[in-house]
Amino acid sequence: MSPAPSRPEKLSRETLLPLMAAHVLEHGLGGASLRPLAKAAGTSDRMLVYHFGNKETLIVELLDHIAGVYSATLDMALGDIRPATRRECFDRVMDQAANPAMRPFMVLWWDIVAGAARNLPGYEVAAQKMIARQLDWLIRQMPVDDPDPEGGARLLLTLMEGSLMLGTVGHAKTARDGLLAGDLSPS
Amino acid sequence: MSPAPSRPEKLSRETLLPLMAAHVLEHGLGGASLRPLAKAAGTSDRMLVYHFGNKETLIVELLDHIAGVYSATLDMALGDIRPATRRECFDRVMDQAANPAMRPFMVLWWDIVAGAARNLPGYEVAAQKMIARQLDWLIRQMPVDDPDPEGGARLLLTLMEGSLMLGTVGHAKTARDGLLAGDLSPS
DNA sequence: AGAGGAATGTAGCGAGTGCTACAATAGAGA
DNA sequence: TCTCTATTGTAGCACTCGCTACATTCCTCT
Repeated sequence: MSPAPSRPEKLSRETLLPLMAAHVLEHGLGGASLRPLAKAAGTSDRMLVYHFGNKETLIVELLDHIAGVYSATLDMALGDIRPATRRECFDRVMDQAANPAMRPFMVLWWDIVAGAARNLPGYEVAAQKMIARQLDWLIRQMPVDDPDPEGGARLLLTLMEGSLMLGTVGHAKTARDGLLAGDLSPS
Repeated sequence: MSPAPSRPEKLSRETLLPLMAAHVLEHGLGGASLRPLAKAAGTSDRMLVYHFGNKETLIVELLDHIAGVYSATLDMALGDIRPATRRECFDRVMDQAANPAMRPFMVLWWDIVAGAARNLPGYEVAAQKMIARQLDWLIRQMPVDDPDPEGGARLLLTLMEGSLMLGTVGHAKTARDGLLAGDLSPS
């Protein structure tokens, strides 16, 4: 357990990024301007520009850092109970996604997707990392006897992301009903 | 064909909304501030506030209007060729979604989803309308002999949205491969 | 024609934006 | 001890933000 430093000895990118990441996870990327970020990190906008050069590269490094935090959070949530069927796997993983610890990432995630769609620098790279990590994690969650765990995980990932999106726009039931109308079994 | 008025007789919400919608479809909702919106609509920020009261209700009405435009665009793209299988239906609809005419909606869509995730006023309502309309449209695209067109359409919608999201973050191949690993046939 | 309300223009306020110039401090190497 | 560089503070610039006060024009109804 690292001793949370109320006054860190030295301020650098490495010490600033976690604090700013926490702020962004709570308040989103849209309104992330230098002065609030600096306040959250215990510095001044002046110093953020000093350490990162400008806001754009700050955001790029921050997104990369957040992708790393996301990976670590996923690893922490890793359970080793292998489900018997793909559907059971889907249900379990969706339960995990509904975990309150994942909520800030969920909300931030759509910010990142929107930024990637607009080709904002750093957004697509961060999104790719987060998806890749999620896919790795999902493969390890697949049923042991699945003949095609990689393909199955890709299928479940697609369904999960679609379901999560429909959920955030108030169409969770649509996704749930859809899942009942299909067969997730291999090939 | 309505004669595109270079100088509309009267400026009201109804005449302003399409012009602002066009601006938002091109430049996104994030940077949509009063002065650029007013310029796009041929007015002043002063008049936008006069007509809509404040920015928040302007955005709410604008999102509602855009949901309507989206419906009309979907109707225009409606083809009557019924596919034979769900998979064929999926492929055709994904081709439709790749239509350049849909591109601005796609990019804007993630803005709306992100706003809905943050509970910004008007965003979730607009997203719900757009999804509902898309579902209606999809049901009419299902194979004629499908035993459960509503359920199947919900399944395809979930898969589509997941695939589209993975596509916008550079994981289109992941979604494609996933689709090959599953059976979309009924029940 | 005159009155009165709707519509619009001009100017600006206070706050926030990214960023910078300049100076002060601190700490390490000579 | 004395530089010299890395770090930090203060102040501010030029800009945009949503919004408003005030004045003016336009149109309609009597």
